[in-house]
Amino acid sequence: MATGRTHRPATRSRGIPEATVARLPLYLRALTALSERSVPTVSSEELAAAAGVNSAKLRKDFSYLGSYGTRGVGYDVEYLVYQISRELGLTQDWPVVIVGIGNLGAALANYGGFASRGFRVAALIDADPAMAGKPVAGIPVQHTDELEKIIKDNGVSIGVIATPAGAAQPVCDRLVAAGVTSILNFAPTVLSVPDGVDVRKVDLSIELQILAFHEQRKAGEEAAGTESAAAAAVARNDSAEQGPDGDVPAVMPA
Amino acid sequence: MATGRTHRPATRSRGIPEATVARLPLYLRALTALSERSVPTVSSEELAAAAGVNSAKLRKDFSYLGSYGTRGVGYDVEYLVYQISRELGLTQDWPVVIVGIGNLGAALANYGGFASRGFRVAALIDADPAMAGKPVAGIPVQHTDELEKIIKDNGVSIGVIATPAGAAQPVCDRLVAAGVTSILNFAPTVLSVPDGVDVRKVDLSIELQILAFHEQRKAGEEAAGTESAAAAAVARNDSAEQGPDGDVPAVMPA
DNA sequence: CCCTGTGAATACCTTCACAGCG
DNA sequence: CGCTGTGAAGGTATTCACAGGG
Repeated sequence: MATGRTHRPATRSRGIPEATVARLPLYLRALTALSERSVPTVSSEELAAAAGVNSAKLRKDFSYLGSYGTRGVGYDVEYLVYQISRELGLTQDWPVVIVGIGNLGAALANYGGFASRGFRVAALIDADPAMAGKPVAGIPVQHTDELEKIIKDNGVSIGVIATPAGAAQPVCDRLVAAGVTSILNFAPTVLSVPDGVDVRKVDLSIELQILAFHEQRKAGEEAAGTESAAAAAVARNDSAEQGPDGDVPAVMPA
Repeated sequence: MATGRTHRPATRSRGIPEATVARLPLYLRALTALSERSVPTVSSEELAAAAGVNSAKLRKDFSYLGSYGTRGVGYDVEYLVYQISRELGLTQDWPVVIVGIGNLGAALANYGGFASRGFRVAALIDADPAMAGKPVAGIPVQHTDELEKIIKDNGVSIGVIATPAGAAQPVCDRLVAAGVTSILNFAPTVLSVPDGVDVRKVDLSIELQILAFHEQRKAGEEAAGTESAAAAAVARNDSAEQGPDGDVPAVMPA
């Protein structure tokens, strides 16, 4: 995915490729697991296996951050955790609001991975007055009327939209007007936002459709008898590359 | 996202680029909306805007499917809906099982986008005996013990994992052993699977972390005063490219 | 004359392979 | 001697720009 800052005119050396940024969270998760097991150092080979990528890619990714490894040894786990966290901006606290507290919104509110990594659910917002005051994941749901006030009072810059498709754009507009500049959209719609606002999209049915495409292809191959090369290809497979999101939802500058 | 069939040695002409495949569902959604409004034809420019991509990309994507447009006019909406559906394998019925019926699993079960596009929730499975028999989205939850039987009886080839991280790999192994060859994984873990099995991954916290990265960068730019070029870049932005998932979770052959 | 389809140019990502540090 | 860091090579994806059909 091209994505993001395509339009940026040769910014300073600080330019970390988007594809690399998308993998940093994966590395971070693997490193955190190692850290919890008190593993002091790790080689690119080992860490790559844990993260589901190949080691050359991992080393190149890290090379954009700086030279944090030791030749002949590997990487210091704790140090790398810190460096990646800092690069991702996780050493600071990001208040987040979730709009739309249905099953999905509730799942997000309960999701532990949030709090553990710099994110704090500042508020839950829903349009249904019957929800108001009800606690979800220990946080009382507030009515949409309060949206602007909540954003401003908490200095929220990241919003999560988990509403039905129809409500997404209006909610998005209000979030942006109130000062939100990054949006994670779970509603199956294309949002339009002004320049300077990032949107990332997570779409369940799209993922399934992509799987169906590959599934269909597999079936076709079988039927087509032994198309020699194809069959062999499926058999031989070395580095079990687990696409994290290599091409996951793209960020878009505007 | 590299992804998928990287290892495949020059398969037949049928090779549609992975990035294109990832966008087909987007086009399909936009087209379906047009179809519901009884719009008969659409130009690449209009459709591209609706899908949040640029028109050159869209035309190139369609060119891999064949020549379905009419010069000087555009594309026939109904015809294109059919062609894309067929290409994605959505003209057939895909039974799907969802394992792990917490908030997220319930959200998935209730998600309308499933049924509407060739997918049928064949069963909901959870390890909690207390859940057994309870209907979610009108479908009774079954216990994990039944997993193998369910897969086989229903000819399921696509499984969705919405369990906690710890349970994901064992569940995955059982799904695969029972015959599932495509997995959509919502648990924050790297799954290992044998060759020939595709895994796609959706990870909420990763998306948020990527947003945080860009958010941090924005803040930094402001602080750095007017770094001329950067500021200008944010201002000038033409085609509001909404990355669908250009690089969304990558498929991995195994 | 408008809009598709596509070669050619460009940008981006991944992988290879190895120099060189610890 | 092992493992990082990185030039260079190879692939893939995006964008440009225009030929040519309806």
